[in-house]
Amino acid sequence: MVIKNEIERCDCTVIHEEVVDMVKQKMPDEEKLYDLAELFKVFGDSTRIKILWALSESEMCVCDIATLLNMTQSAISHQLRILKQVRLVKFRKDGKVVYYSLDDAHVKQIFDQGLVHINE
Amino acid sequence: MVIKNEIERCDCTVIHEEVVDMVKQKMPDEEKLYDLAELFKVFGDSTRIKILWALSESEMCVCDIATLLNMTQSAISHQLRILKQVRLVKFRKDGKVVYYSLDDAHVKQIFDQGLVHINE
DNA sequence: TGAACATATGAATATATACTCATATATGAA
DNA sequence: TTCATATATGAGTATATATTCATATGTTCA
Repeated sequence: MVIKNEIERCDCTVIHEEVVDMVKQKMPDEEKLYDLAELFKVFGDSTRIKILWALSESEMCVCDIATLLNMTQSAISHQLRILKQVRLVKFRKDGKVVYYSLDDAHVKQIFDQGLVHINE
Repeated sequence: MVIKNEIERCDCTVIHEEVVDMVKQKMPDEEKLYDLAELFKVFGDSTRIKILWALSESEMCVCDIATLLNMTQSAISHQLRILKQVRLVKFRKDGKVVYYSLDDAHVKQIFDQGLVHINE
């Protein structure tokens, strides 16, 4: 006794089972897609975008960035922590001062791809 | 009477005024950076990443996507609305069924740039 | 017309997160 | 050691948003 081609799942009827099966096989690992989303989430905040863009121009200390963006030192420091965690920025210490810089040569390329979409 | 090179702004002392001024001049418009962040924010959710990836393989209807991702039709529909708004997906209607597909050839390139970072 | 189905959407809820505020840590100078 | 400064960070708050639930809209078919 064969079940009909239309199977109940979720709250709707599958209409194109072949397509669903084909795409399911080609989809990357759940974890990979999650990591990808997490990375883009970091780019999805204008403060962090500004920090990354600034650092693509020059190495800067926390105070410099806060001044540039007219934000508090604390707010910038919190965001830098996030950027460090995903290894988009690195830092070096010189006395009291901590200098941040980009840790990924591809940041600009990610920006560029985004701009291509925006400017179309 | 000349003010010292160190000027109080925000809650900290400017340490490298030349750098700040230089970077300030080179920064894109506030609005451009905001739009860029808004675009990446759309990529910053694993459900939407999965939808985009799926659509990069094949045109699919809402029900197909819901089945593929094991989520409700409503949740998918809400996310498709967001993807439509930023013109990452387009749709065509055929009777009751609405078929979605990618509306930007660069989606895959944006993915690829993100993966380059993750896989390093 | 009415029933069935595919999709869309408004409201509510639960969760994530950006910033503030207060304070801790670390370094250099007096 | 004591003070000043640069940065980091924990807690709290306000806001954004992903999903659910109920329901509306629109289309096909009997």
